[in-house]
Amino acid sequence: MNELLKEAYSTIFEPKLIEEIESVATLMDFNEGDHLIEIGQYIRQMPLLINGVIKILREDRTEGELLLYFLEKGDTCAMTLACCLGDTKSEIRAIAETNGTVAMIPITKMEEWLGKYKSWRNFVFSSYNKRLSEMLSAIDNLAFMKMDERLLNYLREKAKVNRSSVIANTHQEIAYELNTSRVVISRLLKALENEGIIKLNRNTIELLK
Amino acid sequence: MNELLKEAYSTIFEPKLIEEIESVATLMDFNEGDHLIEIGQYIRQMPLLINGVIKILREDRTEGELLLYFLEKGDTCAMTLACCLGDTKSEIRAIAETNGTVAMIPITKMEEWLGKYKSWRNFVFSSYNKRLSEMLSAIDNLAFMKMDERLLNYLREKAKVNRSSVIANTHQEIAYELNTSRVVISRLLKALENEGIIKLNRNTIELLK
DNA sequence: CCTGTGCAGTAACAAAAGTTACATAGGGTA
DNA sequence: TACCCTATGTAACTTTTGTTACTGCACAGG
Repeated sequence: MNELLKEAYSTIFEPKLIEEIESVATLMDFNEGDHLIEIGQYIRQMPLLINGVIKILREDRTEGELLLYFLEKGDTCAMTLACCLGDTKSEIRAIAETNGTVAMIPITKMEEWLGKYKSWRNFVFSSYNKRLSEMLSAIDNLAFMKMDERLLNYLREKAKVNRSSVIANTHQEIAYELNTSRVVISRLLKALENEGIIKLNRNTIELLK
Repeated sequence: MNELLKEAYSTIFEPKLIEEIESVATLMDFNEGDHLIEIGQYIRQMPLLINGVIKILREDRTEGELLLYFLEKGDTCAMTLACCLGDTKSEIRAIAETNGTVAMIPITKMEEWLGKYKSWRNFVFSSYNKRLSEMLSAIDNLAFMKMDERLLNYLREKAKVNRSSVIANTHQEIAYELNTSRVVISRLLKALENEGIIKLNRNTIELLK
């Protein structure tokens, strides 16, 4: 675990903090598709993402769903921080986009470190800031863009986190994450294909530019 | 200033911290309609709202605008915190909804206090959490609700922060804050009036239930 | 009292998104 | 090969939202 943790966090934390993390953290592997956090769940540990990608979703009362953002190596979920520190239920759902590993830190430790390590404070604040700014871009997408533009942003984001220009999702899955219907997605994808921006295949979409 | 500050913050900060705040903060009055923060502006001081209401808006590249949330007594703007700590430009605009007063704290102090006072840390984190959860409800509104429901939520929120069931806004102003057009708002307001939920007058809207 | 200006009401139409229904195609399996 | 299941394509229609254009009304200032 030493090496993984160091690789992901040694540039931001001082050695003493890394040592402390090592001594209290428990590693947890996860697989693509795992539901890591459900809405309404209490969070008792703070997760540090060591590798892999996690997607964060918001859910409606009825059954709509919306992708908020992705977490990558070196990230932590500010929503989870919020839950830990505020001792409230999770407002979001977290699902593994790929296989990966997290280190779980007990809440008491993470509070202790806030007073003790400046690098930890900086890390926690920059996580919050990153999340706020991702929420803002989610809001921009929803408030100011039409579905075709949102879809294209989605495809690009997806390609980026998976480091591949081929997106392995069905139209139905995309529709869920953008909170719309399959027919709408098929329609808009076809239009994007006609514009030469993507290439459609069964179960996959290739981003051409 | 002593009394105002104490009234707003004495329940959450210890006396020593209040003293420190008093010694370094500069008070600033503002009037309804004042543009307190513009997008792209750097923030060098952290504002603590002592009384009054401030509205926080997000703006589009082109010229669309969207109300994100209101700040009230005892609040601070986490977006501003983000700017201070991250030393980045403001991503939002802040406009005074009513007259009021803020205490401005130099950034160096607020960082110092993070290590020194637990109550300050708690305050800062709970501000972040509050903001994240307001952003989430903004997202819920945009993603899962139709315009009529968003409008009603808007009216209720507005009535709440102004402590009055009479909302003094033109249809045009409401349209700006919901990022839609005046005609759409007029149409939906009329529908709400027909349902007996509101009463329309020139320049004001009365919320009946 | 007249008039200009800004606000609100409304019709008519356009565009975007959502819905229903059905056709077809790919790929695995009996 | 025949069959089935799932994914995708598409037409036809509805609802919601956005746009343009015009009307009438209230109020302030001359």
